[in-house]
Amino acid sequence: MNYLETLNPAQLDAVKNIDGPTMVIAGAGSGKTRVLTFRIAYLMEKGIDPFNILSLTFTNKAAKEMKERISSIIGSTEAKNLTMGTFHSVFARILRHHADKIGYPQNFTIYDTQDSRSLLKTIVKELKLDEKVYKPSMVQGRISSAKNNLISAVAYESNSDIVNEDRQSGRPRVFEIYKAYEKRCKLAGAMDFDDLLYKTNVLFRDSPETLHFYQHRFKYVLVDEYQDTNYSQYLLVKKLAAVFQNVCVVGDDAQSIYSFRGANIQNILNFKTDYPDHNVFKLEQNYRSSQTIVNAANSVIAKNKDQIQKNVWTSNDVGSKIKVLRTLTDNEEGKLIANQIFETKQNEGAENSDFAILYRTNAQSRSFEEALRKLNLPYKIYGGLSFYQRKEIKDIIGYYRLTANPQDEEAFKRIVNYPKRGIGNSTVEKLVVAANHYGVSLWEVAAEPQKYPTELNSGTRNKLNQFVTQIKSFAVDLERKDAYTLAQHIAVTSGILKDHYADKSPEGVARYENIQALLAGIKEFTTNVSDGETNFLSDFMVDVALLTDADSEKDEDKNKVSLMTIHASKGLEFPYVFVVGLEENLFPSQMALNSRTELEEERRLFYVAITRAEKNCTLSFATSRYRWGNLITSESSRFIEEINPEFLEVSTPYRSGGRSLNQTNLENKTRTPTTYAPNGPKRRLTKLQDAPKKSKDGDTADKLDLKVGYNVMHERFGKGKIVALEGTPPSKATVFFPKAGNKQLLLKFAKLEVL
DNA sequence: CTTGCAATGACTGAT
DNA sequence: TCATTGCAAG
Repeated sequence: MNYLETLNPAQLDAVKNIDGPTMVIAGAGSGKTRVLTFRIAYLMEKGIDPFNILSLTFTNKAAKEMKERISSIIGSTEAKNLTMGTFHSVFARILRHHADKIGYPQNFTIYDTQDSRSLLKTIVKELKLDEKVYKPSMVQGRISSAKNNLISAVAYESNSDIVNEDRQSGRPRVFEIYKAYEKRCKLAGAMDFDDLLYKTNVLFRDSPETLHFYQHRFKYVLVDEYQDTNYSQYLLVKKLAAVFQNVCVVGDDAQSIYSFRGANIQNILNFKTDYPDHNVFKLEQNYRSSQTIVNAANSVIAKNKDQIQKNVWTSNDVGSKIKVLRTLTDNEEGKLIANQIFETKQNEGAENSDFAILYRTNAQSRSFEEALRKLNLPYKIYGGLSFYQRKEIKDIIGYYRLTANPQDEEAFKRIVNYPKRGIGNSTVEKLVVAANHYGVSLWEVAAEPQKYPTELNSGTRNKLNQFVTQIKSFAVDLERKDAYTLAQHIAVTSGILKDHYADKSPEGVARYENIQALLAGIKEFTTNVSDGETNFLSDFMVDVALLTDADSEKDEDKNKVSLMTIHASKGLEFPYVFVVGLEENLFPSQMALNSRTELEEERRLFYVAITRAEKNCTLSFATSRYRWGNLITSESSRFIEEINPEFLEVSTPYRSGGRSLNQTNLENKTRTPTTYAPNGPKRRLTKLQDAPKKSKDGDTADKLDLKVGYNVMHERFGKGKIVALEGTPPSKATVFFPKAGNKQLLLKFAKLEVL
């Protein structure tokens, strides 16, 4: 029982009230994962069979870590029987067991985003629609959100609201694409990510006995990150918990950042009406961050209208202020932050793994990679293009997929002419025409020429037959040889390995090594399979589409600087955090400026970013950056202004070009950022730090004598009138803009001109 | 059918 | 900037 002693009263309540519907509202850093872990351990200690517990997490990595922690408390033999994983992986497994009940093969393929996009592209072409109008990404988005709201293609077509929406946006035929897409996926024995949830709902609807089975199996259901569940997921949880009502959801509305994936913040609010007889526990004490960080984050999130009231606090030290760094370019931003990491490591004895650089978009990683590389600082990029999405890996997995499920259209198209065997585009076109004509898959047309005649000349026909024979020969071994033996055999026989071995360019060598790494992974899978399970290649393929890099973190990646998007950083924490690229149109994203709700989501994202930090948080922005190869100027993010300035420390380090070398060195060594305190000592930062430069900088404010009532001009908001000033000298102003309403501006950043 | 070059559009976010 | 696509020539 000693593990319980480490909990505070609120946490203990949340752990020990195991029966009935429970909602835990957990502020950032409040020990949410611990509560969830201990609650499961506690359940097991109370005699609940782990077989009866279902725990849904946001990432497989989180599931794995939780399982390990529970193992260390309760013991691994018991913990093994827990069902724990992401919605997608758990329900994918359930679907495999019952695929026949919804007309799918047990070996169904999981289409990843690329696969489904490529299929949508071909459909748009086949329907002779304009690819500019029906952009695959757009259509994909429409279909995805339909599925997440459990709207089938037929329902989509007959839903007048949706159809009208499409019509008004000039895309009246989306429903046709959806219909064709649904049909083709079915024909290919394939499900996309959204299908894994959607089809499970279908399964539970159409097979009451299956639902009944799982309702009674999962007597206790726990859901992490509940604020990021969509309707489809919400309904699955509701159905599963309908009998015993032992459902525990954990979340924080302030950290809801996945509405683009259909996540519905309302799910948290619905909980109270769905389960009138529920308990709510609020975890408000933050154990992660310094007071400064907690308070700064609170001051930001307070600007949001939609939120559940809570008071996140901490008894940790006050800590240092949040640094704000302005740089000239994105490259300089990279250099400066790499330098800071280098210095902090020396001065404070920090490890590489203590640092994280968080950005809004994946494309921003480059400047940091370069700078870190120059200083020999090892780093690891999370997310972005994952291992399994690399071309060479997708190619070889294409063979495995087609071997396991020959109907898989996307795999077929990917490998039918790779390595080159003289089956080009026009051949595939002919096959597609025939397949559509007969209503069968590409494979069937290719494999049964007598049954489905095509206009292929005998030469091509021969090549195609060879290909078919080869895949068939692989399929024979599917349940006779273990995964590794077959995988290796395919890699060699298909000629893929040879193809890459021949390429001696650095990239070619890397690709070859990646394939070897994949094979090594399959070997490990083959030998590590637990008892009662088989180790065939099809077993390995089960959820390979769902794996991400985070799932396969290697030991050598342990002590590295972390680079990732803020989305990917959810649930993580680091002593030193750099939130970079804080510029208007980048963060907040340009796409989010249209509505309040979207802007509020960006703000929650910013909140998540700040609250990852334990000791130290630095915000940075560049006044110009490269985008699509050309330099664009940018303005600091409104989010910086939204932090209560008493928590900020603004420093403008040396920038190349404006000074003599002497000053450079001096400045670099003794870069002492001046504290920015509205009421504090009247130290002027601008003159110290900003060498006179060509452009009028943010130092305008200090030269100006601002008074309430003055008419001023702002770059973004246009003309306005000062309503109020704070601090001596004034540091913050409330200005009324006819175009934008009242705005609170940090004079350090707002470029105000007196009119 | 393949190759090579020019043109083009993509940068929110991720299971 | 980078990857994908379209087109002409071999």
